[in-house]
Formats: sequence, structure tokens, C-alpha cells
Amino acid sequence: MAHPSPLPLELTKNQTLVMGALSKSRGPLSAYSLLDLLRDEGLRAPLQVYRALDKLVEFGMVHRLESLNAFVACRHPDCEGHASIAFAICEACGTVEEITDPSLARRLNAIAKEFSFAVKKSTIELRGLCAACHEAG
Amino acid sequence: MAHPSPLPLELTKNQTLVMGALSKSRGPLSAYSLLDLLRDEGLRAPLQVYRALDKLVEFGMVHRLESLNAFVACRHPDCEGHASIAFAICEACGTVEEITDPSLARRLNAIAKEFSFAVKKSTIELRGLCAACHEAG
DNA sequence: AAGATTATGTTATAAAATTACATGAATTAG
DNA sequence: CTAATTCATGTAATTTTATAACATAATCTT
Repeated sequence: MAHPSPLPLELTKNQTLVMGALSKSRGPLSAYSLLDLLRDEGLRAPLQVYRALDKLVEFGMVHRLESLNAFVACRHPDCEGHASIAFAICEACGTVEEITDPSLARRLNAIAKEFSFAVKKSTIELRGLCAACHEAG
Repeated sequence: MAHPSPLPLELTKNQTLVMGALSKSRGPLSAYSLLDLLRDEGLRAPLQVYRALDKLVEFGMVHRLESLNAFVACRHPDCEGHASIAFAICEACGTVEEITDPSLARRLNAIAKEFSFAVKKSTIELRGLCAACHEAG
């Protein structure tokens, strides 16, 4: 499994801006939403956001949600070492639950081994309704 | 878990074209690759492909790979009833292994239950190197 | 100080997906 | 049978997401 790069002592200016916006956000944000949010702070082009996001993902501080083309700040106190993370994405309210489950990770590793597949990155995303929205009906 | 729609007696013209192209393909294809492949057969606009793909996915005959923005024909003899499917995507040769693992599905269901999350669709994608490419180094 | 690496800024472009609108074919309700 | 509804199609325009190419500045290395 891929390991995150070691955390840098401090983030660069653009990385700080993007990380800040994601941390404040209630839910996931797309790169272009981030750009809109950060125009006043000086960001002007998509690449500035994408480059910051690339690094933050590399550091393990941000996760990319493939089924949403969007990004969330990692909510774990220690972002490192969570090789297999699953996300439960509520299609009603947009909240994202971050789930680390050792048993799930083990099963996935076992499957990979069975197929002699060398996993670099795993994506596990559940789309549906969170408890609250499911109740609300 | 979401169930596929019942299979229609026969596919429409565009659905047939798209399904044919995907079935012949060695690996996954993007919507625009499909469009290029099918221009000679009369397809002219992205929407024609996307609409066919939507239906084929709904029927469970085609799977969408979120991490690739691409589509693969289901390789299972009976496409129905495979609620939880994982894909192992080789980043070297592009092949996609389709994996159905009951134990993995059970674990995922257990997690969803634990969070009272009503799953509509699950995405499980492993990116890495297949046995052959891993060997080749 | 020279060379390498890393971050930045900017423009343009590519790739992926959808909106809006119009038409034709098939199904079915009256 | 025919009107009404549904479903598939066709086309143009646009939106959203992501990258390529090029230039400059800052930092680190030796």
C-alpha cells in the first residue's frame, strides 16, 4: 500500500489557503469551488488549486472523492497510516463520513494477494443516505 | 443495495453500438473514446454515448470506473445480482479485473449498518499493478 | 556562485459531462 | 383508431473538470 509522504514542516502559501478552505468546509469541495472561495485571497487559476491539492493529498491531509470529483480534509487527528479508508457519502445532505475499518482493509489486502495484485491506492466510496436523511425520508 | 433494472428484451440501436464496442475492447473506454470508435456507425454527439451508457449501467451490463472516468463491459455471465463489485485496475497495462467477494460485501454491509447508512451504490477500486506487470517490474 | 529543485503565475487547451431544445417512434388509454 | 404519454433520438451550446506549455522567482545544495 502507498504511504503518504512525510509531512512538511510547514505548508506553502497556496497549500495553506486550500487546506484552510477545506478544513472550514462542512462537506467536500471541488477544485473550482475552492478556486472561487479563494479568489479574494489571491488565487486566480485552476492550476494553483490543483497543485496545492496534489500535494495535500500526497501528504495525506486531504482525500479525493473519485465519485464526486471533489476533495475533503482528513478528519483524523493523525492523518498518516490510514492506508484503507472508506467514505460514506450522503447524496441528500452532502456530508461525508470517513471510515477506517481494519477488517475491511484486511479483506481487501487478502483479495489483492489472491490476485497477486500490487495495490498502490484503494478507493472505497459508498453513496446513499446518512442516518439522519434516511430518517427524514 | 441498489438492484439493476430488469434487462430489456433488446437493446436500442445506440445501446447496441456502445455495448458492442465495450465488449470488443480489451480494457475500459471513456465516453469520448467510444464516440470516436462509433463515429462511422453514425454516432455524432457525446450525449448519444452518455445516454446509452446510463442505460447499460442501469441494466448492470456495464460498470463505470470512477477513478478512471471510463466504462467496462461486465464480464460476468449473469450480470445481475452482483451488488458489490471491486475492480483491480492495472496502471501499467490497463487491464481491469472484476472481483466479487461475498466476504468483502458482507463487511461493507456491516459497516453501513453500523453507521445506519443506506447504501445505494458502492465503489471499490484498487489501483496498482497486476501480477504480470508487477513481475515485469 | 553555479546548479538543482521547488513553488509560483499565467494563458491556452483538452477532456468529461450536462442543459436545453427539437423531432420521431412506440405504447397505451380513452 | 386516435390522442396522449412515454421513450429513444439528434443537435448545438455550454459547463465543469483537468492538464499542457511556458515563464519567473525562491530555496536548497555543494
